[in-house]
Amino acid sequence: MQIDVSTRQLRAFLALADGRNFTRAAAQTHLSQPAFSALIRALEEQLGLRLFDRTTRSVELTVEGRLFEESARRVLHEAQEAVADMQAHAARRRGRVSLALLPSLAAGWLPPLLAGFRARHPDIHLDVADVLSEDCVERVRSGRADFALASTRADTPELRTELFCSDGFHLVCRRNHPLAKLRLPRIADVAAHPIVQLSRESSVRHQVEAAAHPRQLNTVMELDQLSSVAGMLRAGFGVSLVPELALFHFDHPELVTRPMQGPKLRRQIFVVRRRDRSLSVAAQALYEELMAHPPGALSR
Amino acid sequence: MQIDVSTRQLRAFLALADGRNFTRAAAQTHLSQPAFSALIRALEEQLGLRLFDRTTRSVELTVEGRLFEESARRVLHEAQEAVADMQAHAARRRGRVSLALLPSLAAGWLPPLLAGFRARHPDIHLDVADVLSEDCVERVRSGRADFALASTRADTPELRTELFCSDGFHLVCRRNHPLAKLRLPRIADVAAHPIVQLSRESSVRHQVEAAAHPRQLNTVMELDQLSSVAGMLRAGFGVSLVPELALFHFDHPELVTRPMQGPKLRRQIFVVRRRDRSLSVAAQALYEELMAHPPGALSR
DNA sequence: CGATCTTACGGGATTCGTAAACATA
DNA sequence: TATGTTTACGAATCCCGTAAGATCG
Repeated sequence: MQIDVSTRQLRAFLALADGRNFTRAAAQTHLSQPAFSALIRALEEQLGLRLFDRTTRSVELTVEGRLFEESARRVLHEAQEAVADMQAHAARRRGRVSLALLPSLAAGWLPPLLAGFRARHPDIHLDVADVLSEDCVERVRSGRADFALASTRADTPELRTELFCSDGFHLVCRRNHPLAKLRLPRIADVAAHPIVQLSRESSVRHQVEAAAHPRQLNTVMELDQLSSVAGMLRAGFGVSLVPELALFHFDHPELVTRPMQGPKLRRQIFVVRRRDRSLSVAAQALYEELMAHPPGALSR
Repeated sequence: MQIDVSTRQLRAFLALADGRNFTRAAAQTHLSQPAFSALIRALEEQLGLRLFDRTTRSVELTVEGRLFEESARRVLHEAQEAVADMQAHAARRRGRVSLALLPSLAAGWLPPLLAGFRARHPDIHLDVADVLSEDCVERVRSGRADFALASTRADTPELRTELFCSDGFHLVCRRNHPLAKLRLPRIADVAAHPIVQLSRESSVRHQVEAAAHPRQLNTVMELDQLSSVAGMLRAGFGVSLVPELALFHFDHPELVTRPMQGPKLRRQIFVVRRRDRSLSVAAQALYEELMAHPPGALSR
């Protein structure tokens, strides 16, 4: 025989166990005294035994009542903890977000936004993976990330992609480089010059190669980190093509940047998330925050 | 803001979390499907967040739902344990009884009764103190015993006494003792003979002395245990006066017993229990059992 | 006799089930 | 279109509060 117990009953029981007075316990429970009495009686009937020895003058726990008191306190406490925890999640006072995004976003645009989010939600745990686009998508697919900002689409039965923003590629070179004279260089202008590139896994590399196609670029070096590329350029290793959001790596007096001409030299950044699952409250909060503040000064 | 949760809600939630299907979970919960749906919705509203991502085709726990699932299982389990434990106590399948009673009762009359009780209620823990009357009463007063069978009254604001049974004193002596010839000896007959007595703490001793008053008895030895008294009598140390319920100690071919004459030579045995507290279910069960089977062959 | 718990009872909120509407694969 | 969830609504149930009754110190 399975029996229903509610936290209200437990609270009422414990109020009476503590105060040992129906009238006061009823007031504390926001009930009329007869209603409170009925509630205790119902609980006793459910359990099949008396919890209180009562006369008009005294109310005392029975032996069994004392046993039940221990359990009741524990159960009520845990139930209230569970509810409070859920409410904390609902109020964005607790939770966890796992975000995967491109290193170029993670270094430049994200930090101030994330600082604001953290200030508003100090107890939401943040888990940021600054990895390449493929890895971003894979993390969402596997559930390790709630959503991702990546530069590759991923529309599968489980994943959903939407455009977040786009940024144009810029030429970067030393101030005294011949190409520095051009206001809006085109890919054809660049093709002949020695070029420092990112590794073949990089989506930036893919897009640069695709934009140059069928021309072959004169790649003199491949690196993994844009900050390393900047160092090479300063040392005179050639030029590079870099998306606008990553230009801060090249903010140096010896270097200049020039926006590239041509529609292919524009990178799109997507939000990738699971199609079937909703975001957690915390993830949804960050998601909305990020979507409301795309890289502002930049064109869509 | 304090929120009410019931085990019914938790059961419903877990049924849906397990089955991931409203219709089946509703049936399992003995509810119509719309009623079940409303129940889940109410729970979600109380917590302030969605617990399930649902379409008509799939029902899945949200991130928060999975968190809640853990707590819900724990809370429900503990609540059910607590209720089941109370029901077990109510059904006399669990519990504890602490009984204090005179050694003479504990050795002779009690064991078979207690064996029957134990057979019927194997999981009720029995705690028997076979101690002298004063100690019996003290144990009830202090709460170490639920009730006692003692030979002294104890009517105080906290204790209540009622008659349980009575037994007459018998003379015990060697078969060849002069007193063995009397059918119904009186205290006057005994007074002159050497007598082996129990210690001054014993209520039997008190009563014997009181019955003899103002005569002085010719006490040759004081012992604590009746079985030792029996040994002394067999060895010819004299006679003794023993309540009927303790006569089994003297069941020996060399010894004879004779019922004493006179109203003072009758011992009363009382049930002593607390006035304010009810007995636990287990104690009440034993109490009723004992009260229904007073030492049968003996007069009241 | 006064304080306190219990019983009695009418009114109101809650919750149920049936039926229809709605949504998704 | 078929399966399965939500909405709509009348009805039964449960629970509350007021008032009267009972009980103990």
